[in-house]
Amino acid sequence: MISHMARSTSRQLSTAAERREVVLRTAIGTFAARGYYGTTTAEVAKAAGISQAYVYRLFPDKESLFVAVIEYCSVRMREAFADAAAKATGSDPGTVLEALGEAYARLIVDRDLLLVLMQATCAASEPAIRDAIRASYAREVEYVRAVSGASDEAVQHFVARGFLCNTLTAIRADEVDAPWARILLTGIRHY
Amino acid sequence: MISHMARSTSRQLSTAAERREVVLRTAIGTFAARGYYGTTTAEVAKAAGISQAYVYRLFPDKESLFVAVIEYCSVRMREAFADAAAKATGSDPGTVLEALGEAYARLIVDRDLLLVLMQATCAASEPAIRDAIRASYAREVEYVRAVSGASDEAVQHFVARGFLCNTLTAIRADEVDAPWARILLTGIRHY
DNA sequence: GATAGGAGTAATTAACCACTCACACTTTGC
DNA sequence: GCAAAGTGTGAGTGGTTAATTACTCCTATC
Repeated sequence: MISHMARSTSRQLSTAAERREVVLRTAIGTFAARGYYGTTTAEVAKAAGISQAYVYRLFPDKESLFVAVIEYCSVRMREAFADAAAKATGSDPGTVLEALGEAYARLIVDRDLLLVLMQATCAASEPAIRDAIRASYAREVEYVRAVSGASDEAVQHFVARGFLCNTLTAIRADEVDAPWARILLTGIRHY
Repeated sequence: MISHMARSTSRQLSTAAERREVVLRTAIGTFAARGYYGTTTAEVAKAAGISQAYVYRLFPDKESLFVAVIEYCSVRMREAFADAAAKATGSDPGTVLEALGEAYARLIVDRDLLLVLMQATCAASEPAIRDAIRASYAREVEYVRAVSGASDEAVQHFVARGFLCNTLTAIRADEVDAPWARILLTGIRHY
């Protein structure tokens, strides 16, 4: 069993688990731009550096792949929140929420991670995707509430602000030089 | 020239302008569910009660059609805001914003109108669509700011809350019986 | 009442896409 | 060193889709 754990550098082929991880990581970029319906499995395969046929060895179908990408993004987002909460300078709700907001702003650098979750929201007419994105929001809201101890109203406001960030990221509002864009971007850190 | 204005009831065929209007109105429902990439021109045609080929007589291509739908939704939203502002009981920023929020909540009954604008945001990687949705947000923000006279911060907060509503509508959060859903739905009227 | 132009469609096309299959190569266990 | 299991692909397949074409029918005008 120990020999099973051989590092990939000692092998010429990757293990399926490693490949799955690569596919999930690289598929974020392809799904972020054109969403579930607009992204082809060939694009996903190319981004991961494998054949399109092998995508179907790693995931049963496109929908399962997309759901796995949603969960991957959801986990990474909560990791970022956990890091931020651990490093927060105080433990009162305001300070913790501030730290989480900072972490969210840093996630925007990626762009793609947040956009995938927004794309998942837009593809929620598919039951399996709706379940996955609901579960993602459920964990996120519950985590923010528990770690910050903030009021329901403050948590709601935090989430709403996050959705505003997502939208501004999707339309690249930071490239627009106009009053409306400045109003919406006010106080939103973007590195 | 006057005879050109013959009412449609006196004709067996519609004028192209009337058909275009019908297509835009009914296409909202189809684009709302699965977005730009996930909706076929055949579905749009069926919803409008015309052949798929005729969609291409009325609009040069699918992208132009979707852009026209975005603009149609954008106009209808601003009409709803204008109605609400005219009926507001007071003229101070808080009262007007309250009235606009009420109008937005009533738009959610439609569901589809708001969802189309969210779908457009998600399809913003297409330059023409990005331009259209940016223009829509520009007009909306400018209108809300001008009619309410509210501060930049209040306008931003109003828009963020709108995006929260859109997301909750997309995932049908009102059908979820869980704490996280109640937190996000608190204070959000849905008729 | 003929005719020009607009309304409308059935049928088709070329490209594309999700998904499959037969097959080849690599690694592991014994 | 060999068989079983695992990694990986080229070459499809059947169905779908955006866009076109060639055509019919309707309506206004003179």
